[in-house]
Amino acid sequence: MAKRRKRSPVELKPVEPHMCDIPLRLKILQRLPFFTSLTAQEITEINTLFREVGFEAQESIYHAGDPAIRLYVVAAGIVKIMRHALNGQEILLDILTSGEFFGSLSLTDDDTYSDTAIAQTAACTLSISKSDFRSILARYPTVALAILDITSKRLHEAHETIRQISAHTVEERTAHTLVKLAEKLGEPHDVGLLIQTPLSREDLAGMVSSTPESVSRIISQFQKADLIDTGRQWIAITNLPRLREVANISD
Amino acid sequence: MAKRRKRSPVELKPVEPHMCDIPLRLKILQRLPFFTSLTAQEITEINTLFREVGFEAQESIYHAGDPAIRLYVVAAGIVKIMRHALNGQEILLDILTSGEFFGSLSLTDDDTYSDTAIAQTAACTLSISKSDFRSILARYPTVALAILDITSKRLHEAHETIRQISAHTVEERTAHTLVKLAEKLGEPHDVGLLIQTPLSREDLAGMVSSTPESVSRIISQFQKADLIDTGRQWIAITNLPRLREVANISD
DNA sequence: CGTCGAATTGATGACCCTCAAAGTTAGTGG
DNA sequence: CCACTAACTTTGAGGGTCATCAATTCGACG
Repeated sequence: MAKRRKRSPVELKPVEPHMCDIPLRLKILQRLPFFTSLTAQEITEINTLFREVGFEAQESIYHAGDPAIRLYVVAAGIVKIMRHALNGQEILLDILTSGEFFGSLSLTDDDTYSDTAIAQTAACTLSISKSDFRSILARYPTVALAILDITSKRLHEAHETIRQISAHTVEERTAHTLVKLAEKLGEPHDVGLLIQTPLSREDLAGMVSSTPESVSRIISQFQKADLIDTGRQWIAITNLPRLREVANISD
Repeated sequence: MAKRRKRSPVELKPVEPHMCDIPLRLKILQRLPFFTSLTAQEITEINTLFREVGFEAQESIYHAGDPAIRLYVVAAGIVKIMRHALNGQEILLDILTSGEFFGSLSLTDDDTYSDTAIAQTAACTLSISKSDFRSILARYPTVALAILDITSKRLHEAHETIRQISAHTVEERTAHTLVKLAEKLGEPHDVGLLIQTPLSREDLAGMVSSTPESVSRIISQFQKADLIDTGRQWIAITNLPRLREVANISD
């Protein structure tokens, strides 16, 4: 079997600052799952409370331990949420795309972030101060309910992750993670369902709570079984149904 | 070393139905962390929406897969929240005491419970229908904010658990779990800081994502090191500071 | 006192982490 | 356009932790 050299099929769209001009900001805010109930008038008003910041790929948005004062929304690009262990190991808790929020939600939380947010790709974020956001929640109960829904859904997912780590092998967890990523970020491509973000073995290891080496072995195995196609920093799924079987997905 | 026979120092207070009479119900509701902002008048009104149900020890309150229609509050006793894996392994996600809530929060959630709630001791619960609770949230924004705070705090804890499982050994996790339990349920006692709930090795195994056998070995080891005192279905901590060291607790 | 479930303890092996070295790929500058 | 470097990835060997299975002991309760 001749080995062909592979180039990454991932296309990185540069996120320019001007991407977040006023009309686009309004459009993004309007589309947020928790602002859908608001009128255009109200959105315009709320828009003035948001500050816009762009980040380059791999740039950190905030670090664990920083004073937690802002709530962020991903306008464009992809952001990863991490948590460090004392032994240096890094856990990747979540990968967020346009329209998802992160950062400081709770007033009673410790006043420092407990995790770290890093721009996985070049990204544009909108952020609002904790207190401004609180007053929005107090003013518009439907928004608060929507945020509550999303948060409790994330809690369910976290619980599901706990179950995953406890009860499944690295192989199963890796398959499961790939399926989830494909559902969230997958784009049809001639190499298969391509996960549209640069994704290293180390990132994957952080998601399945393992090591880059172990993930690499599993990935190679998947590739030999023709479940996926992969290269440096990219993965495409060529046989989603069978990958699901390996993942033994129940939910 | 002469082995003395040990009797369990855990005292189980029977929870009788009449414990939850009207005045007590009001008192419990008033004390709920998310209802503190309401007036006595409002509490009395809300009280009528709650239904009271008692459970015997080990009785199940609801099962994963049941239609998710109610939100529960622990009035008295202790409730454990579990999640089953397909391979039969059971994860213990949380242990709840008086004043904590569980069950169905989110309207957009799947319409079935994703976990199982079991009365660890005899317990008395107050429950309210999902829609009634929603209307309370919509009417009293401060309540919604309080619920959001609690939920996002639980999300943080779940993330912390994920980090724990990934980065620490069973020994460290066990120590950590014991410290947390002692903080939450510990009562001073002549045998040490007693964890006031019948707690089997299997329960502990479910909390640290391990097996009863492994937990038993660790527990024996702790006992030899004079960190704890233990017997069938009970554990008391005799040296909390050193147990903390073993847990390597950072938060 | 006898019974049953819980807890302990031991032996074995699977899984996967660690350490180490070699192979690949992307990006850089001549 | 090509060489070169640095980072990512792969692959191998070895060992440690922990799950599994099994047998015994212990404790609670009738």
